[in-house]
Amino acid sequence: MIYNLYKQLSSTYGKQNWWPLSGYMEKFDEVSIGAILTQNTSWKNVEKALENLVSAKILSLEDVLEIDEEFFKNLIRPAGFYNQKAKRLKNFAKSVLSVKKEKINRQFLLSINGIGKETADTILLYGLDKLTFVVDAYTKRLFYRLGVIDNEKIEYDKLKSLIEKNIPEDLEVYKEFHALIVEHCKNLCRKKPICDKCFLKDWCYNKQN
DNA sequence: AGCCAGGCCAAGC
DNA sequence: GCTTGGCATGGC
Repeated sequence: MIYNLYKQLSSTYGKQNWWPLSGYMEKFDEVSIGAILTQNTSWKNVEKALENLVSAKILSLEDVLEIDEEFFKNLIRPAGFYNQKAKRLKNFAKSVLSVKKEKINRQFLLSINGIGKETADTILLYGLDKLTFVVDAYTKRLFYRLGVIDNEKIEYDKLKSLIEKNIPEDLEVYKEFHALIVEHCKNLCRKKPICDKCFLKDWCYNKQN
């Protein structure tokens, strides 16, 4: 059922290709910075911040560590929560650059202030090609409305392992499925859903129908 | 012109 | 343990 959902989303929306982006930065650095900047923030705003960083030649976590904090805040301002995010990014850069790359696992990332489960999994999956599924608010909402789960506030790791159990161990599937869920929820399964245009409405339990 | 975005943390019950 | 408030800009 869950894998079938992936296939339907995939054939409807096509390939998403989230990361890497245009390649100004190394993948790990680019994903980490993007993942932190997009916390509770639309990707459109993150893009503006990323453009500012590229223009200012901030192209790596090393650069993030070096740059003057006030100047940095100004560059990432469009992404919102810029005071907090500037601190988180600098602290993240410091933590990551102080250890060997092999030490960067989920537990390590979660120990860094400002890195929660979704951000950690995003960095692992898209930045390090680790087979770990990314759950977000959209995933919970969609799966709840579809009737796959009976509680929208399901614990992060429970939904994560439920999905992982039901899809093939394939990096591309992991990467695309999460991106497709986001795409679908931005288009149709919004807070106020547009059910009449949705190709899933026949088997969706959404109470709002 | 509100409402909302690809969360997370600290503080308060 | 679970809830709540704070963080901030820009698009629709």
